[in-house]
Amino acid sequence: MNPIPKPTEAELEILQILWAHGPSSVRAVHEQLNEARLANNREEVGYTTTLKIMQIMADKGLVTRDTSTRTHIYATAAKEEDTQQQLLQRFVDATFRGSAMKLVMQALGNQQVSAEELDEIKALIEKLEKEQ
Amino acid sequence: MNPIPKPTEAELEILQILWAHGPSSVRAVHEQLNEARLANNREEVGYTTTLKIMQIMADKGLVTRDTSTRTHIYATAAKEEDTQQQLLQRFVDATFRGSAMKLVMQALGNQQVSAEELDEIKALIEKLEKEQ
DNA sequence: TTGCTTTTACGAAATCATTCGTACATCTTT
DNA sequence: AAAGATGTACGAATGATTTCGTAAAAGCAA
Repeated sequence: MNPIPKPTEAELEILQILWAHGPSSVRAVHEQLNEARLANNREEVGYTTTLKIMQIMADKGLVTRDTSTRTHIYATAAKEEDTQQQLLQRFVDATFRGSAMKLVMQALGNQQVSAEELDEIKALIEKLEKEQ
Repeated sequence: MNPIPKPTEAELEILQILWAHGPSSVRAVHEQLNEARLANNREEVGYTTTLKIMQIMADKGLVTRDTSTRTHIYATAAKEEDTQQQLLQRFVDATFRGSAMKLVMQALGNQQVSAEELDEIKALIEKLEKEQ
C-alpha cells in the first residue's frame, strides 16, 4: 500500500507478466515479453535488455528476487490491485482532470464490456449506494 | 479520430489547458501551467520551456497554430473525448491487460464518485443493455 | 578436463523528454 | 528614434529510459 515508485512502460510490461505467471526467471519473462511484442508488431528486444530492466526494478523495489540459485527468480513486490489503483489515480488526474466518473462513462461507452460484466458493475453500484 | 501521436506528460498537461480554455497564446498557457504546478507543489518552469514544448506539439500535429499575428495562437488538433478515448485504450491495455471492466470496477470502488454520478452511470448501463 | 551454453553484472551508447540560454524580431512607451 | 518589453526560433545541456556489447562466473556435455 505504500506509494510505489512509478514503473516506466517497460517495467509495467514486465510487472504484467510477473502478475500473470507468478515468480519467474529472466529467461521466462523475456520469452513472454517478446511473444507479446511480436503479437503487437513491436520490436523484439535482446535478453540483456530484459535482464537489465529487471535488475533496475529490483533496485527500485518494484520486484524482489531470490538469488539462492544461479538462475535468479523474480517476484512482484506489490499486489496487482494496489499498483493498478495508484496508476489509475495518476491517469484520472492527468487525462480526465480528476474525474473518475468521466473515465468510467468513457470506458463503458466505447470499450468492450459484455452484458454480464455490465450486470456485475451495476451490482457494485447498488452495493455502493446502499453503503452511503 | 485518426490515431494521434501519444502525448508526453508535459504535452498532456498543456492539452488539458487548451481544452479547458480554448485557443490560447503561449503566455496564457504558461501562466495556467505554472498556476496548476504551484497548486500541486511542483516546480515552475521557464517561459521558453513552455514555448518549446508547444512548438514540438505543433510539429507532431498535436496542436495547430495561427501565426498570422506576432503572438501565435495555439489550438488542440483533436477533440478532448477522442484523445481521452485513445489514451484510455492504451492505459487499459498496459495496466489492466485490456480489461475495461476491471478498470471500471477499480475506479468505482476506490475513487471519489458521488451518489448522483453513480446514478448517471447506472442509467448509462441500462441504456447500453437495452441496445444489445 | 576442455569446450559450449546459460546466466549475471556492468558500463556505455542511443534515444527520448525536459529545460533553458541566447539571439533576434516585433511591438510599445517615452 | 531609443529603450524596454514581449515574442519566436534554435541549439545545446540535462536527465531519464532503453538498449545492448562485453566480460566473468557457473553449469553442462563430450
